[in-house]
Amino acid sequence: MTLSKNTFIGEFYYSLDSKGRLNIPSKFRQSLSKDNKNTFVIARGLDKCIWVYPLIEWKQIEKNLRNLSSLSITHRRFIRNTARYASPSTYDKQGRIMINPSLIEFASLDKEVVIIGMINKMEIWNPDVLDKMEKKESEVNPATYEELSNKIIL
Amino acid sequence: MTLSKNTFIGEFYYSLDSKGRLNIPSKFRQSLSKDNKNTFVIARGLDKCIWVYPLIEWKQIEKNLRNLSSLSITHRRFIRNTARYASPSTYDKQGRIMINPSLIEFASLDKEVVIIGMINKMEIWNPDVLDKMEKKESEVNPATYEELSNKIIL
DNA sequence: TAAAATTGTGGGTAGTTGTGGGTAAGATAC
DNA sequence: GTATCTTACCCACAACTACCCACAATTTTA
Repeated sequence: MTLSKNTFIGEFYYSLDSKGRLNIPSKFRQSLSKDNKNTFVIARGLDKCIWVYPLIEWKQIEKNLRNLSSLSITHRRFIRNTARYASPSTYDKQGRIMINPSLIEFASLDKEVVIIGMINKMEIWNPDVLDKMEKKESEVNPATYEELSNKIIL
Repeated sequence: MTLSKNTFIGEFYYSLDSKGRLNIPSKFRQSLSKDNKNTFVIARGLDKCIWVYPLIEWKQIEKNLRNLSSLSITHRRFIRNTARYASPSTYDKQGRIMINPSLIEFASLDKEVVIIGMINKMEIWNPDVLDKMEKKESEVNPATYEELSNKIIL
């Protein structure tokens, strides 16, 4: 059963092969709408992981970036940091995308990899890095969750 | 896979040859719409880098410059600085453009060069200069980034 | 339970891409 | 008009990438 289009949930353990290819979970591919043309945009996450957007989700980001004027140095830097490490990737007949070496290094990816559905995108992690991250997470200030509770109903 | 027309993302390390020629990444060329006639406009960036616009993107800038009144000294200076160092360049059968010596000097370009997709244009940097620039980046006012993150959902 | 289809993973191959250098056509200066 | 410099085109080649096929493991269907 597939939920809403272009929406990802769940966790999957997959492996990165020697050519830097990574399988996208079949469930995620099935959730894609046609206008994505079997393409994702891969980018640096704000954490030590890789973000993978469906093409049309990314286009929305692009549209917003286009409206920033390059006269502002802050805007220029923001565009540069966002666009620089992003690249489109169409999955092959086997359902795999290519992860380029610079992103593999950024996320410290090894052979074993965990893919996490993040609603509008997915995240690719080295499981060890994620574990460490989660241990730190217990230190999260409860006040931040309190603040969130005003924005979202669980 | 190519994204929207005349839109550039990603980072590429290329080399400037002894004749001052520089390859434009194949992905970028494929993204160009026909009406660009294989032509870019090369100009000084606001940072220590070179900006490369697709012809039709540049025409839009020209149109905007036309609407600035020369009564204002700031406008006159801005127009002068923008137009002065700009020149068109059509890429050859191998996909390379010529970078003129004055721009090479301006951006302190050496053999190794990094090309960055900046959505509506691309930037050409000396990697060392860019690194130094990035280290200064930590000085950016975080409040401005916060403000941006409210406008753009990543 | 058995057969069929789907899914994850590995590797070979043909075409594309980045880069260097030679050469002829055109522009410029003398 | 001739000599010099510049620029665009051509060819060559190594490296890389996209596509194809193969196969084992798992899931679905009959």
